[in-house]
Amino acid sequence: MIRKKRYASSTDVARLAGVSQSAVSRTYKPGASVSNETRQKVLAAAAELGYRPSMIPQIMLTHRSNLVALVVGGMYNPFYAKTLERFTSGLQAAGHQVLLVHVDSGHTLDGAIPRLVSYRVDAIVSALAILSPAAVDELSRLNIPIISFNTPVHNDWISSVCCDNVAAGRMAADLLVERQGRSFAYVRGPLGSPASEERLQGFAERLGAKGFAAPRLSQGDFRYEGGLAAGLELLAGPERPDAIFCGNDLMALGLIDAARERLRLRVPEDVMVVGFDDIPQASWEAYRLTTIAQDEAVMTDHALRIVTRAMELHSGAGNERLVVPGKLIERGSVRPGARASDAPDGAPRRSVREEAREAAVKIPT
Amino acid sequence: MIRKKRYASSTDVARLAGVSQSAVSRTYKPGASVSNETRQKVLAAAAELGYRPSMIPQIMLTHRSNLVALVVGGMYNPFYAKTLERFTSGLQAAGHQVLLVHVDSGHTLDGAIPRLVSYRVDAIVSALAILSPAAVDELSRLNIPIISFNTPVHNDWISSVCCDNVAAGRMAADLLVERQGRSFAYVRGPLGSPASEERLQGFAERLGAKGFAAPRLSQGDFRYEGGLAAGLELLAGPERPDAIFCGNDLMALGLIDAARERLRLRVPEDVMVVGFDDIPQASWEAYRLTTIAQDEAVMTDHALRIVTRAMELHSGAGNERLVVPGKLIERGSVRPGARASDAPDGAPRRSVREEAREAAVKIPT
DNA sequence: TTGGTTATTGACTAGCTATGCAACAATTTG
DNA sequence: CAAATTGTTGCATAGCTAGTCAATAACCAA
Repeated sequence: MIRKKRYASSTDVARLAGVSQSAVSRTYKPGASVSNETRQKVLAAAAELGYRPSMIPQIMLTHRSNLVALVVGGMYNPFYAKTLERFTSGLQAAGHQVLLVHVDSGHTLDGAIPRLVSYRVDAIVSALAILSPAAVDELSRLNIPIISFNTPVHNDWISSVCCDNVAAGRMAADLLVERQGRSFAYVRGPLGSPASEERLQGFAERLGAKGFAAPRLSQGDFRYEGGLAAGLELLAGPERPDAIFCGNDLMALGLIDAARERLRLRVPEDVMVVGFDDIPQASWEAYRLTTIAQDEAVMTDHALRIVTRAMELHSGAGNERLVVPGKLIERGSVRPGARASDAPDGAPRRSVREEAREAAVKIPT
Repeated sequence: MIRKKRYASSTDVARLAGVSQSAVSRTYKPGASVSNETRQKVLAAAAELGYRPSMIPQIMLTHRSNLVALVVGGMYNPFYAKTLERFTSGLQAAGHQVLLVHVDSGHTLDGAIPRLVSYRVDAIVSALAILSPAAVDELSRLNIPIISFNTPVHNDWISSVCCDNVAAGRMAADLLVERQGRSFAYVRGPLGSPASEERLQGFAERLGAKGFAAPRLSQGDFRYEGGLAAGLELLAGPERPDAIFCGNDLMALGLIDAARERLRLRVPEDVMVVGFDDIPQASWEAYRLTTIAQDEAVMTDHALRIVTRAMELHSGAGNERLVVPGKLIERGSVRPGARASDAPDGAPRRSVREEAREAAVKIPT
């Protein structure tokens, strides 16, 4: 059972330095009372043995591991890669460590829970679309603060940070209508993605309010390949839509390629396309995709603040909800409007702007 | 100092169930001797308190944390995102946990070392380009197995897994010469990237051997934007090269956009472009980039095997080195060769194939 | 009934660090 | 010079789990 040890312990250092273990511990505790002489002896011995104080016994004593679990799914989406990077940097800067948990896309994190619990993580940040009711139930009984990213779940221990998907859907509708779109379509994300359905809801709702027929729907998967397939399906027939909103950028780029490279259609002249996320590829010259950016700086910052606060309080700091508005990024995949400098028929134009100006809504319950 | 506890302990469960702590422990140890009656009492109490056994005291006893640190830099590159995902899945499947450490690109992991050590990680996998001599020195004194990904560093505790960059450079040269390239250029990665320099070395060497002038060089940064800038620099002048090898795909895609979208050049008719990595975007219809794929399945698998073995031996399992050949993926950014079915002037063609067939070289020292 | 075997259980301990406490030394103050 | 203050040090301990060991209970065969 007891293996050869790999790391030196404070006792080892103490023995070598000829001092007590307490002296070693105090050497590494800023502001503790140690004479310069002993400190030097300790540091010399520590250097020889390659000693660094261990967090492990400290975790036992303090009931704080400084470990935050980051649960991620499909990293194929550059948006998630970026978010992951931001979170990791932020958590590290705040003195936490990141325990990365990968869950195969489509699965819930149920299977990962024992792992997290056995390492006594202080908080969980989930960027996972799917959080099963069973998992929610089990997790909240553990008294661990949980931040759900882009999935609106709440209870005493779960908070969420989401982009305002419904408003974003409306923005897309307003823009496409203003730019003379006449027949509309929406490319969905994978089945059961609440984000995708919310975006559709805002989109369809606003189109209806403006007197247009419901958008044609195509099933996608949040991937490039799905967007390509959806594009071929929607655009090959005779009654092709001229304004398409895609559940995310990856699908939008696939759809643009279907239109241009496969069907020889022009974007935006023949079809206008709007995406969602504003991944780096959206601004690449070959695409110049008009899209709605999630303000992930604000979103991750706020999520970080919730984590930090929850750890300080170490009590039910949940039930907070932040909804961050998306920001329309106009590039070339939608026909340009009347010149912005002079305001000709300002009305529809202004409505798009208004949507964008909608303030962050914070609802502490 | 002693905070309110968040997680229930086995003692808590024992008290509630009216049994000893040992009984609780045994309930969770497969094959241990517990009567069904006590097991039920324990499980009931555990469910009520939300108890799961903790790894923390076990780490102290066994000197094994099952924690593997994964050190990553720029996640902007989809190749790294993919690699990260693969590693995480693999490590989880093997029963390890992943401690994610992000190091700002350009920095070494020196600053992160104390963090890793204080959590008593069992091994370190570094996907970082830069491993400073100081860091190498410090780490190897700690007796932790280290796997360096795509950076050839070795000693008793450090192993490496790399793509055969030099051979890949030669492959690119062979291909571009065979397809009638006449004036060549190479777009470098950021300063101090050994991978980029190795690729250049093979490229320039082979060009020289075939009697061509040294390739023009342009400084890039492994990013799309750098490739775009390099493209403008190389292709705007009158003496523009007609065959360009880029240090990675991201830059190659930027360069293609510079050529097509900004300078109205045709690819591959006016310029041929070869990339490196085979990221998903390389196969997107708008680009169809010819590139050299790193066999990251083989590479990550092997790295995982080193980790596993090192942990079993828990002794100096370093100094292993795997060099994996790259694989040429022909798409549309290079002029097609003579039809593959009939072999006309076989010689140069065959040389490309030979290079690709080069077997994996494994050098245990 | 008795001796022996098996199954189950609880007490105890290792493992490592931070900290309260007491002891001690050194220094300053009255 | 005595007393008080300050600075330094070591001892003992909490915190939690897996395993060792001894004790107990249950059972069977003779």
